[in-house]
Amino acid sequence: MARWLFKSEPATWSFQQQLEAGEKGTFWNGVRNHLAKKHMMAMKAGDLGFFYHSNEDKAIIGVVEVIKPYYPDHTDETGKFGMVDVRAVKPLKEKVSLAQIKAEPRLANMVLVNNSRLSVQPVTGEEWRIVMELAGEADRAEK
DNA sequence: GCCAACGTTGGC
DNA sequence: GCCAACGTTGGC
Repeated sequence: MARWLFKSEPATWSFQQQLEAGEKGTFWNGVRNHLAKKHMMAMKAGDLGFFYHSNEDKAIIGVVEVIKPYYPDHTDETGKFGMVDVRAVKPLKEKVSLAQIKAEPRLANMVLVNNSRLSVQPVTGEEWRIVMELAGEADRAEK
């Protein structure tokens, strides 16, 4: 199963709102970047992702699950981009800040560190485990 | 609020 | 098809 990271400005769409959207989840639209699109096209229902708050928080705050694979984004008038549906799984016990991630040598290769502007990013299994560890979710880290 | 990094656009 | 100019994002 693949792992991802979804990035959002909490002022636009926060994890709190994602939680309130409940089991049915919501579509993750507004992506207008081809690399991010490529990642979304690779997603499958059941894939898990981190929910990252940019700007105010600068921290990974929760876990989401992809519940519907890539389909066209009707809000994109060019017709080039699409979106996936995600639902909140749970908030992390402790959120993991960007500063923590940067301070962790084993996470030096995370896309978040190297290409922070990319809004949808792949996360390796190892990175997932380490972030879960930092979040105090070590028991959940096992695959 | 500033600025670096990156993507996109448009002139040639 | 190249590349400079411009706009946007996001960390600080």
